[in-house]
Amino acid sequence: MSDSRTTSAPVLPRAWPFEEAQKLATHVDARTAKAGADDARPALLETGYGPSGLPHIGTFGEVARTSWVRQAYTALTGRPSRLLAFSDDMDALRKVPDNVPNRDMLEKFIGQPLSRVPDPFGTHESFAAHNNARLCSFLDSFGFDYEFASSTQYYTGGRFDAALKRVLEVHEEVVGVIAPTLGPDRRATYSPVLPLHPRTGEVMQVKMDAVNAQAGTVQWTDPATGEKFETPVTGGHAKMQWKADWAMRWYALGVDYEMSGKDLIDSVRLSGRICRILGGEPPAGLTYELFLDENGQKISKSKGNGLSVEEWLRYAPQESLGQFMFNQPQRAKRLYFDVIPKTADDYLTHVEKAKTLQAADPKGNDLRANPAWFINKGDIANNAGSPVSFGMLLNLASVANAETPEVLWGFIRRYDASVSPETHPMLACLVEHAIAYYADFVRPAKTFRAPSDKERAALVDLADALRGYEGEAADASTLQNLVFEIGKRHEFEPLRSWFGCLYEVLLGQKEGPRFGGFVALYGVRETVALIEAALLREQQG
RNA sequence: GAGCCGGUAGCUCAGUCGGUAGAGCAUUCGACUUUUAAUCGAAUGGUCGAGGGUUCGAGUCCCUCCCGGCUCACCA
Repeated sequence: MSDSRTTSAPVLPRAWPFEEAQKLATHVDARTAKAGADDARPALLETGYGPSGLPHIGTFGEVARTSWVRQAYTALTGRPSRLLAFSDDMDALRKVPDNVPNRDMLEKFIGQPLSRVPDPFGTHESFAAHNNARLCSFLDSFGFDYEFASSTQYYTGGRFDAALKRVLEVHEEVVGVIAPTLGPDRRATYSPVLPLHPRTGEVMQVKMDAVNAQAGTVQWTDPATGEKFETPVTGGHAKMQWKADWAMRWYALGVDYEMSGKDLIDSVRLSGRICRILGGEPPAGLTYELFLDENGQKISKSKGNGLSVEEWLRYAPQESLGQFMFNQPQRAKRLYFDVIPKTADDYLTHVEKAKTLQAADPKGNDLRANPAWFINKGDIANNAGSPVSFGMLLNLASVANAETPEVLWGFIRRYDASVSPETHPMLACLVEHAIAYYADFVRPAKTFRAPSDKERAALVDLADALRGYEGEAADASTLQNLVFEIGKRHEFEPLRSWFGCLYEVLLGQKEGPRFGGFVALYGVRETVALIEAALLREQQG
C-alpha cells in the first residue's frame, strides 16, 4: 500500500450506504452538469408508499435504508438533500381490505381514488388521509427525517401538469414500451393516462380515442354508456397508470435516488425507459431482497407469516430492528422470532465498538462503516449500549422467573452495583423487552410437576416458615439457611433433590437461581403465594 | 420463459476488494457456589456445493455445471 495511492483517492467507508451515496453523488453531478446552475437543488431521495394498506415492516426497511444512504451522502459530500415519502393516494381502491370496519360501505367505492374513498374508521376525511396519517405517525415514531407528499395533492395542485403534458407528446412511445409486456386484453386498452370519470369519479382504464398534446387533453369513451368524454390530463382530472406514474414522477420532481424490492425489477427498468423518453434520467437506486419467513417462504400480510414491526418492537428495542435492516439489503433474510436476540446483541456489540472508534476519531472511516453510526444517526451517546447482553438477560429472566423488571434489576445490581435504569437507559429498555419475551415464550412452555407427599409436607413447612418473615427485610443468606434447614429436617438425600423439587414444582424448570436470593428478590409474600398456588394446583389435578 | 439470491462446523450465519477458515447456539470438560443456575475458561467439530481457469497464493476473482429458494410474466 503506497502513500501515493492512499492520498490520490479517498477511500470510502466500507459500508453499503456509502456505495449508494457514491452512486447518488455521481447522479447528482451528472444532472447538475447537464442543466448547469439552474439545477443546483438538493439531492432528492424518494420512498414510495401505497396507502391501500397500513405501513409495515417493509415500509420501515425502505425508509430506514434510504435514510442511511442520505446520511452517507451528507458525510461524503456535505451537500444538502431531501427525503420525500411519497404516498400514491390517488390510486384506485382495488379491493376492500380484510382488516377494516365498514367493509360494505367501502365496497361501493371500488375503482375510486383512495383519496376520495370515505374513511372506514371515520376519523379522517378519506381512507387515504387515514392511512397517510398512520404512515406519518409510524415514521415519526422512529424519528425519521422526511417530507410527506400526497400524490393527490401534487396532481390537483398542478405540480405534475407540465410533465403530464409532456407525457401526451410522447404518448405512443410510452405505449410502445408498456404494451409488449401486457396480456392481449389489457394491451388492447392500455394507455398510460387514466382519466377520472367526470361523473362517477372512477379511475378509468380505457383506450384513448385521441390524444391532444397541445390542448393537454385526452378523448375516450365510457364503455358502460358509450358516452364520449374529453378530459384534461392536468389539475387532477387524470392520473398515470403506475409504471408511467413512477416515471413521470421521477421526471417531474427530478428524483435522484429511490430503492425498491426485487419484485419491482421489471418495473424499474420499464419506468426508467419511460423516464428517458420524457427527457429525464431515472434515479440511482438499489434493488433490495425480500424478507422470508422461518421456512424460507415469502412474507405476505395475508398469510400472516413472518414478523410485524409491532411484534419485533415488543421483544427488542427499535435499534435492533434497524440493525436487521442494515445487514445485507441485497440478500434475502429470514425474519422470525429467533433472529431477534441475536440481532439485538449484534447491535450492542457494534455500539461498543463504535463508541471506541468515535472517541478516537469522530470522522473516521471505521466509525462510518459501523452499523451503529447509521442506526444512531451519526452520534453514539456515551450511555448508548448495554453492559449486559440481551441474550444474558433472556437467560436470567428465565431462570429467575422474572415477572417484573424489578426482579431482573435485583440480579443485575448484584452483578454490577453501579448500573441502574438512569445510568443505562438501553439496559432498562432491554430489561423491559426481556420480561416480555419471557412472559410470551418462556413461561408458557414451562411444565410444573406435582410434588410427592414428602415434598408436599416440606413445602407446607417452608411456606409456614416464610410467613414468619413477611413484612421483614429478610436478607438472602438468612432465607437460604431457612430453605436449607427445612430440606435437612425433611431428610432429602441428596439435599440437592430438595432444590430440584423447588425448581420443578414452583418454577416449572429443571434449574433455577439460588433459592434464598430468589426469595429475597421475588418477595417473601409472593413466594408463599407461589407455594400455595403449587399446592392448590396439585389438589385440583 | 425472464431475472435475482443463496449453498462455509450438528443448527443459524459472519467472513472486512486474494494472504494461516470464524462467531453464537448445541455437545463435552473444567472453575465458581452450603444445592443449582447465571457467569467465566477450554475442547470438539468444516474436501468452504462440484469441476475448471487466473495467481506465488482463491471461501473470496472469471467460466461451466449441480442443488435449493424467491420474484416477475393479472394489478400496483
